[in-house]
Amino acid sequence: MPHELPKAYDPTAIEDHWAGYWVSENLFAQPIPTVPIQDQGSDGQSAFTILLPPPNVTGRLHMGHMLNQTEMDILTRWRRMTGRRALWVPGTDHAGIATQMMVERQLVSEGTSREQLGREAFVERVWEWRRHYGGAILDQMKRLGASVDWQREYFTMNERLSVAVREAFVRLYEQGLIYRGAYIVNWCPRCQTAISDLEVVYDEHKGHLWEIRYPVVDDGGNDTGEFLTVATTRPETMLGDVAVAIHPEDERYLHLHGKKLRLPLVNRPIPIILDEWVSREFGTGAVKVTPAHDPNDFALGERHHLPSINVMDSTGHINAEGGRYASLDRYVARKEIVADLEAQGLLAGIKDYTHNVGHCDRCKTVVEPRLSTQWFVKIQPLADKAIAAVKEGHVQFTPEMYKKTYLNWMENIHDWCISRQLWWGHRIPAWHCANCHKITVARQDPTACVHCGSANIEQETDVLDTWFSSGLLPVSVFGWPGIVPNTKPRTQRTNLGTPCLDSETWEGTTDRADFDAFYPTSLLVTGFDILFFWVARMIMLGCWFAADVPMPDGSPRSLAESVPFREVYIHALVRDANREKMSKTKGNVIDPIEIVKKYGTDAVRFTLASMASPGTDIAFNVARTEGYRAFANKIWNAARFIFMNVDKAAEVDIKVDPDALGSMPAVAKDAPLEARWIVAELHATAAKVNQSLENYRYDDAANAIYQFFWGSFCDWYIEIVKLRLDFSESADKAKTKAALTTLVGVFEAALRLLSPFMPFLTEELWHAVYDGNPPAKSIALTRFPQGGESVSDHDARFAMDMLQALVVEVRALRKEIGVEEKATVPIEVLADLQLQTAFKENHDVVERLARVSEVRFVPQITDGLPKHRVAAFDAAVVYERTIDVAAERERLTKDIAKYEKGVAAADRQLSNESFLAKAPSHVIEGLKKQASETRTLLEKACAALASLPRD
RNA sequence: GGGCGGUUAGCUCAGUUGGUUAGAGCGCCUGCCUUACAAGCAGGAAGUCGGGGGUUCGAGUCCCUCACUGCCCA
Repeated sequence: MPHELPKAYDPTAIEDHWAGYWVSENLFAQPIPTVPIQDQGSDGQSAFTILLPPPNVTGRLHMGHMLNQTEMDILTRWRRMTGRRALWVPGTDHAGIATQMMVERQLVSEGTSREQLGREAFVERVWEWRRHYGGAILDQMKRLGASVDWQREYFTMNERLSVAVREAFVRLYEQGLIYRGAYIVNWCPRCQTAISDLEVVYDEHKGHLWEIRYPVVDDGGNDTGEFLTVATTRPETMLGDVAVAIHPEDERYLHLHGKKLRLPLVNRPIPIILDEWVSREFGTGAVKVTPAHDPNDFALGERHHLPSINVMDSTGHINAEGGRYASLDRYVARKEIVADLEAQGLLAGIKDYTHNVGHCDRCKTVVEPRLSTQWFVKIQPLADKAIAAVKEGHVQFTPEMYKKTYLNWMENIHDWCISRQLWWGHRIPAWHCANCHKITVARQDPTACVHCGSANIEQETDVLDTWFSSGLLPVSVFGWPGIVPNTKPRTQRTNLGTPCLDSETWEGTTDRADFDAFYPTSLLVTGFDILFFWVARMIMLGCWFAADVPMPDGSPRSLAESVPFREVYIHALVRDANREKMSKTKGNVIDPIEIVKKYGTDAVRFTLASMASPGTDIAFNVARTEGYRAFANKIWNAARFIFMNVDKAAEVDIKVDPDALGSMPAVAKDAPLEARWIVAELHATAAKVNQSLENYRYDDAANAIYQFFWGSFCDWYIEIVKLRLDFSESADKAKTKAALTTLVGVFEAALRLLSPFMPFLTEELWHAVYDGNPPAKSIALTRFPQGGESVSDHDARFAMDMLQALVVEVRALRKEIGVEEKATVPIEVLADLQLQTAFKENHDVVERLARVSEVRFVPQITDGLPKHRVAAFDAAVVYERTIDVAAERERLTKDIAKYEKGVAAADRQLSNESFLAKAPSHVIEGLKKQASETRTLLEKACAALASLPRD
């Protein structure tokens, strides 16, 4: 028997197999197009391109990744199945700081260090680390079945992408948009490098506000006996003070204008300067100015032409400028300075003060604002384009709210510090000349200074910020900058099936078919925490560099065609079941791989999808995952039922024509009600799913499928179709075959509908449906069901509604009066002729589903029989057991109250003339209909109450 | 300090441009091993939509205000 399935669904038994199959068969590879995209004509052939926001190469998959990837995979699989040329490009970035840290830690454990190894050997060592461990997170992705093109896997340090980084740097430099200068940057004393504003995380910290008295001195430099008191959270920086600033209109200090102070401990004379930036309310209204150690002070220093005195070295220790405090750690120095000030009577007070302290995102060390020479991108021209791109609607945000956040950030952007004092990364292509001290920036390594011709040049030791290279990915993965017209033979991809993890050989140029077909990409899916990293930087760099790539027809590229992606979908945070943020310290981190092992990938995916409503955080509750594993099991068992019947049918030579599968099932007009109904439901569900996915409503889409599969297909359709699957000698074989065909056809289509959400389960069952002869290599390569409604569907759905209502009422009645589960009973039905016909035609359905022995249509329900009334009909169970009069009275009384309220509310509205005048007619008609139905129910309930025996 | 969200059933969340008597999953209660499925089947209970005010024929939905709560930026 080909169709034997285990009784219970076991995801572990099938998932590894399919995950491996999808990779080894290269199912989702998208070769370089051989025909220019615009020549492919049909709308359905346009590309759907999506780039994986690169996880850190050092990373392990967490719940946020899984949500992110589930969403991307659902959309990609869905778009692929609707006929789009779908391409999802995976990869990792080289994560400069994180990776270097990882390897340095290794070296420390081996008793050596980066410095001992030397730069070249160290970098080789990092590559080695990456070869061993760098693929972990992508391997996890493979296990989860992400439908990416593994042949296009990128790594930001690979040769081809490195060329792009170099080109981008050189171009910006040539355009005057990269400069080198001494500015305050965020310095991590542990990582020994500058980090960008975005890599600093602020934590609330209980500290102190020290108030220090600076002696006022006269022109001769002698103390006048007066003091100006300043307040600071970082007293150790006073060693580098060059002034004290006050507000020019601060009446307390008017008499000090033009005076000088003696800097305590250092005894340097410093001026009192006037600046409106000073807040009179904060502290004492006098602020010490340390340009080399505070960004605000730096700006102040520039305005007032003050010198900058750097008092700390790169490790956070006081340097020679600090006099007797030299070589002390910054916090040790702080203690000693405070103690010395106190000893000299210059400490005016210490106040508790809670403030935000910046920490290095990577290592959590307190960041030291520090003056140092760095490379910067003059960002405004790039930001202007990035702002225009969004304002003009070329990039759309979902949820729309993030557009505001984006613009707000972009409009207040600071120049971007792109240099990092690391060894692992793209070394800046600039050479310093020992002769003329000028800088040579070049695409090819130079042998001499371009300014003076000296050969005595040395390459800059700094590397570029990782985001500089990952921000370029949308253009660089599709061949920029080496794009040439389609004249020479197309480069062939070799090594099919083997991801090029290591150094990928780049031939220098690529044809432009890739760029033309896939740029701009369609969508970026990412978390809100990456908005400024990814979204902002890619838009800036994409708009800037793509603009220079002409359109396929040679015309200039507009801003609309320069953007790196047309849409951005921002998802929320995955929290734990109690809505708490997951964190290692709290110990509430859920490892997706663990959960997947326990419940199956499909169930976890479905959990995430069913909760992924735009803008809402996901409280991940395994109870829910358990529920969706049950859903998977439900489908599994539905399949078992179907296959069992297919096999039974085969024995009497009834076979489903394979041509009937693979599209939307059709039914004859005279087909049984349940067949017409389930096909109509399938159409409606397909329409709903397509529309929901169009709007990123994963939750609506998932819920619609769940409801269809379980609530309609399993609960009703399968139960009814059991009546039609008659394989006996006397059966009408044509009817049985038609029923079987609809059953299998609807199931097969529903599998396709579910496939983007539960790729593993559906792949397994879909192959089983075709019993070893599938029409494609994978369900993922079939067509997605498209829905629609017709008028006849409406009739079937109405009749089925009524039939279901009758069954439900009878079941409820039976419970109320305590009919044993197994007993069958006759029922009486009072209904109009139309309904009678529908019920008569389907009496077997009522009999089976409600355990009814006979349906009697009566002009009046026999007195004394327990009955239920709905607006359209009355139904009674012919049964002797007496009813619980008290309970019945309570129920009816409650109902009557509800109906009376409803009728009263409706009457009030319907007698309101302005309502009748202003409300749209369908609302009025609807209300009238509803009012009359409620009135009927009210009358019926009152009559029933009156007819109850008195006790 | 500035800005942006959230508050709907015991829990987690939907509720499209205002329109008929507010929904789902899980949980809960009751009864069933009815041969696809006990990871199941059937029936049931449960919400003055955070408080107050306003606009409107009509407000969970729009406006104001208060309370609580979360996030981002400085």
